[in-house]
Amino acid sequence: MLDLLLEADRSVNTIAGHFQMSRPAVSQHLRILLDAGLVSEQRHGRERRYRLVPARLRSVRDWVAHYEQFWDDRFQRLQKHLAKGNKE
Amino acid sequence: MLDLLLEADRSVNTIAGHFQMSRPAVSQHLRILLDAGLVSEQRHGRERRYRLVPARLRSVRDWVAHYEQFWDDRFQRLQKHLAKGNKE
DNA sequence: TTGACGCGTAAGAAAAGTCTTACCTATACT
DNA sequence: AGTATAGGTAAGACTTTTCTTACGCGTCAA
Repeated sequence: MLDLLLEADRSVNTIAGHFQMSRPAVSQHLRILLDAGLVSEQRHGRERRYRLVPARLRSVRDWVAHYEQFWDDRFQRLQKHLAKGNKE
Repeated sequence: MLDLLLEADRSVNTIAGHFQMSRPAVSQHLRILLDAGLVSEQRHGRERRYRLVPARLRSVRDWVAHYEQFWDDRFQRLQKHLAKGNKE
Protein backbone atom coordinates (compact mmCIF):
# COMPACT_ATOMS: atom_id res chain seq x y z
CA MET A 1 0.00 0.00 0.00
CA LEU A 2 2.82 2.39 0.80
CA ASP A 3 4.37 1.45 -2.52
CA LEU A 4 1.17 2.39 -4.30
CA LEU A 5 1.04 5.71 -2.50
CA LEU A 6 4.66 6.28 -3.41
CA GLU A 7 3.62 6.64 -7.04
CA ALA A 8 0.71 8.96 -6.46
CA ASP A 9 -2.15 9.83 -4.15
CA ARG A 10 -4.83 7.21 -4.47
CA SER A 11 -8.45 6.62 -3.52
CA VAL A 12 -9.52 3.69 -1.39
CA ASN A 13 -11.11 1.83 -4.28
CA THR A 14 -8.02 2.25 -6.40
CA ILE A 15 -5.89 0.79 -3.65
CA ALA A 16 -8.33 -2.01 -2.96
CA GLY A 17 -8.16 -2.89 -6.65
CA HIS A 18 -4.56 -3.95 -6.15
CA PHE A 19 -5.32 -6.39 -3.36
CA GLN A 20 -7.45 -9.42 -2.84
CA MET A 21 -8.95 -8.17 0.37
CA SER A 22 -12.20 -6.27 0.54
CA ARG A 23 -12.49 -2.49 0.44
CA PRO A 24 -13.41 -2.19 4.14
CA ALA A 25 -10.26 -4.10 5.01
CA VAL A 26 -8.21 -1.59 3.04
CA SER A 27 -10.11 1.18 4.75
CA GLN A 28 -9.08 -0.21 8.10
CA HIS A 29 -5.46 -0.42 7.07
CA LEU A 30 -5.55 3.17 5.93
CA ARG A 31 -7.09 4.14 9.25
CA ILE A 32 -4.13 2.66 11.07
CA LEU A 33 -1.68 4.43 8.80
CA LEU A 34 -3.63 7.64 9.26
CA ASP A 35 -3.62 7.34 13.04
CA ALA A 36 0.08 6.62 12.91
CA GLY A 37 0.53 9.75 10.83
CA LEU A 38 2.16 7.84 7.99
CA VAL A 39 -0.46 8.97 5.49
CA SER A 40 -2.81 11.94 5.21
CA GLU A 41 -6.30 12.16 3.76
CA GLN A 42 -7.62 14.56 1.11
CA ARG A 43 -11.31 14.68 0.30
CA HIS A 44 -12.28 15.24 -3.31
CA GLY A 45 -16.02 15.04 -3.70
CA ARG A 46 -16.98 11.57 -2.61
CA GLU A 47 -13.46 10.27 -2.97
CA ARG A 48 -10.83 10.29 -0.30
CA ARG A 49 -7.28 10.28 -1.54
CA TYR A 50 -4.47 9.16 0.65
CA ARG A 51 -0.96 10.53 0.53
CA LEU A 52 2.35 9.53 2.10
CA VAL A 53 3.70 11.68 4.91
CA PRO A 54 7.45 11.42 4.40
CA ALA A 55 8.29 13.30 7.59
CA ARG A 56 6.68 10.54 9.57
CA LEU A 57 8.43 7.84 7.60
CA ARG A 58 11.65 9.63 8.30
CA SER A 59 11.12 9.30 12.02
CA VAL A 60 10.64 5.55 11.58
CA ARG A 61 13.82 5.39 9.55
CA ASP A 62 15.69 7.37 12.18
CA TRP A 63 14.47 5.11 14.92
CA VAL A 64 15.91 2.09 13.15
CA ALA A 65 19.01 3.96 12.04
CA HIS A 66 20.04 4.59 15.61
CA TYR A 67 20.82 0.89 16.01
CA GLU A 68 23.45 1.15 13.34
CA GLN A 69 25.71 3.27 15.47
CA PHE A 70 26.53 -0.05 17.04
CA TRP A 71 29.24 -1.04 14.58
CA ASP A 72 30.82 2.39 14.56
CA ASP A 73 31.08 2.46 18.34
CA ARG A 74 32.37 -1.09 18.43
CA PHE A 75 34.93 -0.38 15.78
CA GLN A 76 36.15 2.71 17.58
CA ARG A 77 36.51 0.78 20.79
CA LEU A 78 38.52 -1.86 18.94
CA GLN A 79 40.78 0.75 17.43
CA LYS A 80 41.42 2.31 20.82
CA HIS A 81 42.21 -1.09 22.23
CA LEU A 82 44.66 -1.85 19.45
CA ALA A 83 46.32 1.55 19.78
CA LYS A 84 46.86 0.92 23.48
CA GLY A 85 48.19 -2.54 22.75
CA ASN A 86 50.86 -1.16 20.40
CA LYS A 87 52.23 1.20 23.00
CA GLU A 88 52.63 -1.37 25.74
CA MET B 1 15.44 -5.81 23.76
CA LEU B 2 17.22 -4.22 20.84
CA ASP B 3 18.13 -1.35 23.11
CA LEU B 4 19.71 -3.78 25.56
CA LEU B 5 21.67 -5.44 22.79
CA LEU B 6 22.77 -2.03 21.60
CA GLU B 7 24.86 -1.69 24.75
CA ALA B 8 26.45 -5.11 24.62
CA ASP B 9 25.95 -8.74 23.74
CA ARG B 10 23.75 -10.36 26.33
CA SER B 11 22.61 -13.76 27.49
CA VAL B 12 18.97 -14.76 27.60
CA ASN B 13 18.77 -14.61 31.37
CA THR B 14 20.34 -11.17 31.44
CA ILE B 15 17.79 -9.92 28.97
CA ALA B 16 14.93 -11.62 30.78
CA GLY B 17 16.06 -9.85 33.95
CA HIS B 18 15.05 -6.56 32.39
CA PHE B 19 11.51 -7.64 31.66
CA GLN B 20 8.57 -8.94 33.58
CA MET B 21 7.94 -11.78 31.21
CA SER B 22 9.34 -15.24 31.70
CA ARG B 23 12.61 -16.48 30.24
CA PRO B 24 10.92 -18.73 27.68
CA ALA B 25 8.99 -15.73 26.41
CA VAL B 26 12.23 -13.87 25.90
CA SER B 27 13.65 -16.93 24.21
CA GLN B 28 10.78 -16.87 21.77
CA HIS B 29 11.31 -13.21 21.01
CA LEU B 30 14.95 -13.82 20.34
CA ARG B 31 14.03 -16.68 18.06
CA ILE B 32 11.97 -14.31 15.95
CA LEU B 33 14.76 -11.75 15.82
CA LEU B 34 17.20 -14.52 14.96
CA ASP B 35 15.01 -15.84 12.14
CA ALA B 36 14.65 -12.30 10.87
CA GLY B 37 18.41 -11.96 10.93
CA LEU B 38 18.29 -8.94 13.22
CA VAL B 39 20.41 -10.64 15.85
CA SER B 40 23.00 -13.41 15.86
CA GLU B 41 23.78 -16.04 18.46
CA GLN B 42 27.15 -16.85 20.05
CA ARG B 43 27.53 -19.85 22.28
CA HIS B 44 29.80 -19.48 25.28
CA GLY B 45 29.71 -22.62 27.38
CA ARG B 46 26.14 -23.00 28.49
CA GLU B 47 25.34 -19.40 27.75
CA ARG B 48 24.07 -18.05 24.47
CA ARG B 49 24.82 -14.43 23.84
CA TYR B 50 22.85 -12.45 21.37
CA ARG B 51 24.23 -9.63 19.28
CA LEU B 52 22.73 -7.03 16.99
CA VAL B 53 23.26 -7.45 13.27
CA PRO B 54 23.50 -3.85 12.09
CA ALA B 55 23.60 -4.83 8.42
CA ARG B 56 20.12 -6.24 8.76
CA LEU B 57 18.87 -3.22 10.63
CA ARG B 58 20.31 -1.12 7.89
CA SER B 59 18.20 -2.90 5.32
CA VAL B 60 15.12 -2.15 7.40
CA ARG B 61 16.15 1.48 7.57
CA ASP B 62 16.78 1.57 3.85
CA TRP B 63 13.42 0.04 3.14
CA VAL B 64 11.72 2.83 5.03
CA ALA B 65 14.08 5.47 3.70
CA HIS B 66 13.09 4.75 0.14
CA TYR B 67 9.67 6.24 0.83
CA GLU B 68 11.29 9.56 1.55
CA GLN B 69 12.29 10.06 -2.05
CA PHE B 70 8.65 10.97 -2.43
CA TRP B 71 9.01 14.60 -1.40
CA ASP B 72 12.16 15.12 -3.41
CA ASP B 73 10.53 13.80 -6.57
CA ARG B 74 7.39 15.78 -5.93
CA PHE B 75 9.35 18.92 -5.28
CA GLN B 76 11.35 18.49 -8.46
CA ARG B 77 8.20 18.00 -10.46
CA LEU B 78 6.78 21.16 -8.92
CA GLN B 79 9.90 23.11 -9.78
CA LYS B 80 9.78 21.92 -13.37
CA HIS B 81 6.16 22.88 -13.57
CA LEU B 82 6.83 26.38 -12.24
CA ALA B 83 9.77 26.86 -14.57
CA LYS B 84 7.57 26.01 -17.51
CA GLY B 85 4.86 28.34 -16.21
CA ASN B 86 7.27 31.28 -16.11
CA LYS B 87 8.23 30.86 -19.73
CA GLU B 88 4.71 30.76 -21.09
C1' DT C 1 -35.45 13.33 -5.56
C1' DT C 2 -34.15 8.98 -6.57
C1' DG C 3 -30.58 5.76 -7.63
C1' DA C 4 -25.69 4.80 -7.91
C1' DC C 5 -21.18 5.40 -6.06
C1' DG C 6 -17.38 6.02 -2.57
C1' DC C 7 -16.29 5.20 1.80
C1' DG C 8 -16.43 4.64 6.88
C1' DT C 9 -17.92 1.82 10.92
C1' DA C 10 -19.96 -2.18 13.65
C1' DA C 11 -20.13 -6.95 14.79
C1' DG C 12 -18.44 -11.14 14.77
C1' DA C 13 -15.57 -15.02 12.84
C1' DA C 14 -11.12 -16.69 11.86
C1' DA C 15 -6.24 -16.43 12.28
C1' DA C 16 -2.07 -14.99 14.36
C1' DG C 17 0.60 -13.53 18.15
C1' DT C 18 2.19 -13.77 22.91
C1' DC C 19 2.31 -15.35 27.13
C1' DT C 20 2.85 -19.36 30.93
C1' DT C 21 3.97 -23.86 32.84
C1' DA C 22 6.09 -28.19 32.28
C1' DC C 23 9.67 -30.63 30.49
C1' DC C 24 14.11 -31.81 28.13
C1' DT C 25 19.05 -31.27 26.78
C1' DA C 26 23.76 -29.57 27.34
C1' DT C 27 27.36 -27.59 29.96
C1' DA C 28 29.64 -26.75 34.44
C1' DC C 29 30.93 -27.56 39.12
C1' DT C 30 32.11 -30.71 43.07
C1' DA D 1 28.30 -39.61 39.04
C1' DG D 2 25.14 -36.12 40.92
C1' DT D 3 23.40 -31.61 41.12
C1' DA D 4 22.88 -26.89 39.53
C1' DT D 5 22.63 -23.61 35.77
C1' DA D 6 21.48 -21.84 30.99
C1' DG D 7 18.30 -22.14 27.78
C1' DG D 8 15.46 -24.28 24.00
C1' DT D 9 10.77 -26.44 22.85
C1' DA D 10 5.75 -28.09 23.40
C1' DA D 11 1.06 -27.45 24.68
C1' DG D 12 -2.46 -24.75 25.71
C1' DA D 13 -4.80 -20.39 27.49
C1' DC D 14 -5.58 -15.83 26.46
C1' DT D 15 -5.17 -11.60 23.68
C1' DT D 16 -4.82 -9.11 19.59
C1' DT D 17 -5.04 -8.62 14.76
C1' DT D 18 -7.21 -8.91 10.56
C1' DC D 19 -10.50 -10.19 7.82
C1' DT D 20 -15.79 -10.33 6.05
C1' DT D 21 -20.61 -8.99 5.71
C1' DA D 22 -24.12 -5.71 6.68
C1' DC D 23 -25.33 -1.24 7.05
C1' DG D 24 -25.39 4.00 7.16
C1' DC D 25 -24.06 8.52 5.50
C1' DG D 26 -22.57 11.97 2.14
C1' DT D 27 -21.91 13.19 -2.86
C1' DC D 28 -22.99 13.10 -7.69
C1' DA D 29 -25.80 12.70 -11.82
C1' DA D 30 -30.29 12.11 -14.12
